[in-house]
Amino acid sequence: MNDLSGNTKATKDDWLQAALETLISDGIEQVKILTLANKLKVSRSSFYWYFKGRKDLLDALLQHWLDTNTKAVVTHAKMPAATIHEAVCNIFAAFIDPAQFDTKLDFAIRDWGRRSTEVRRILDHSDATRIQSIAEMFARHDYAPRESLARARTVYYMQIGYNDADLQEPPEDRLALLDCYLLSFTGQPPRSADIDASRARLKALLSS
Amino acid sequence: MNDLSGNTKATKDDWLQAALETLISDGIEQVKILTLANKLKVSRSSFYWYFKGRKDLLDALLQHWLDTNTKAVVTHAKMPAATIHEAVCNIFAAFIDPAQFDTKLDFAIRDWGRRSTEVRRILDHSDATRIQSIAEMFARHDYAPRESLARARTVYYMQIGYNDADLQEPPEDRLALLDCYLLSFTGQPPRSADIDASRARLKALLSS
DNA sequence: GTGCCTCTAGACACAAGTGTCTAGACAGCT
DNA sequence: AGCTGTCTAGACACTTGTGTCTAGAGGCAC
Repeated sequence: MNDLSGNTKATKDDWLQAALETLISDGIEQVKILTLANKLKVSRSSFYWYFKGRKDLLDALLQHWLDTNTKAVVTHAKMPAATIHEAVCNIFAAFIDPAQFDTKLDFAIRDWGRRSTEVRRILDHSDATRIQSIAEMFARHDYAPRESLARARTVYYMQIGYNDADLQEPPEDRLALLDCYLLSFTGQPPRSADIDASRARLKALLSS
Repeated sequence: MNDLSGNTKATKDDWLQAALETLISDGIEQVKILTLANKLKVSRSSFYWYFKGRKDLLDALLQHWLDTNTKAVVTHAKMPAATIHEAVCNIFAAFIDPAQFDTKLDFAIRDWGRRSTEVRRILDHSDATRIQSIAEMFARHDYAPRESLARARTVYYMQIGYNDADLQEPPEDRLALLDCYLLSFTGQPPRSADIDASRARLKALLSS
């Protein structure tokens, strides 16, 4: 997995990965070169071979977040869907699939954004991008522009709120009210067969 | 306001207040004795007259949070109410009134809880206390035990989620859907006159 | 005014973190 | 075998933070 050719003990990716883990578990303040070096069992000064300094590393973390989480939401919003219910389930899937969207990373970035105006700016912009892509999804399913935006916000902020509560309920409980969610999010009652199919699909993602 | 008798330049309360402001704006990691001393224009060593050390201060902050935010929710849940709608509005009022409940402080503590298992324990316990007091409120209005708990969770987690989104919408927009909220939270349609009265009451709190 | 009690300032010791510089280890190429 | 480019280790200087100890300033009670 690691490129350990030559004298290399820790690759740039190792540093990034360690920083990411620390960011997620302990917050941005705890992402310290010294600590990462201890974790990787490498001299602290090796860090400066790959990065200009601490800020360089933090920028890379932010970029990684944009390349994964925000991209996941946008691409899922753009997926083709026969019905608006299927489309909304695509959004659910983006938030649920750990391979697509890292909930804890998203929260670590949100925490960071509360303390850094620079990050806050990027975060706000990213939120706007995510919401806009969801709004366009509604618009493609013949919702009026204003209603599309309102529904996009509802779907999106509900996901954020749910994530913060960190309920850790089992998949069955989480999906029990899926039909109600779909009705309230779309304004249209979903067909029974569609619900069952969506529930099965989302449950598979939750269990992975 | 300050007790500046004798040689005193900064009271214990000054230190606490400064720490609280820093906690809210910059997070717990940034609550540093040195920084606070600069802020209060007092020598750093004076701090140790009032507190045993940094941990002593942090404990005091946590205690202050318990004494305000958690207490606000619990006392509002216990307020007498003619209808369940009025009772739920009491909960809304607890979260809305800045004199009762400090939203940003609550989030600073939640952030802190993500990093400290000790704080997380207290936070979980506090969440449980708040939810239980709301559940008892529903029970007093003749809801069955299981339904009371479910509705309490819905009301409570919805407030948390809304706060995290930090929408900053004007009072009118926030209260526009009050009747819908009351219906979904209680399962019973509110009377039109009650809605108007509640909306006026909550709007006054939002504007203060 | 003398002494006491409360609070403050400054010096000291220490720990943890950043960034820089230099020497050198290691594999691959010729 | 020797050279070179890549990466690492360790020493140095600096900053920011914690905690302790001692001297002393300033009211207040007697």
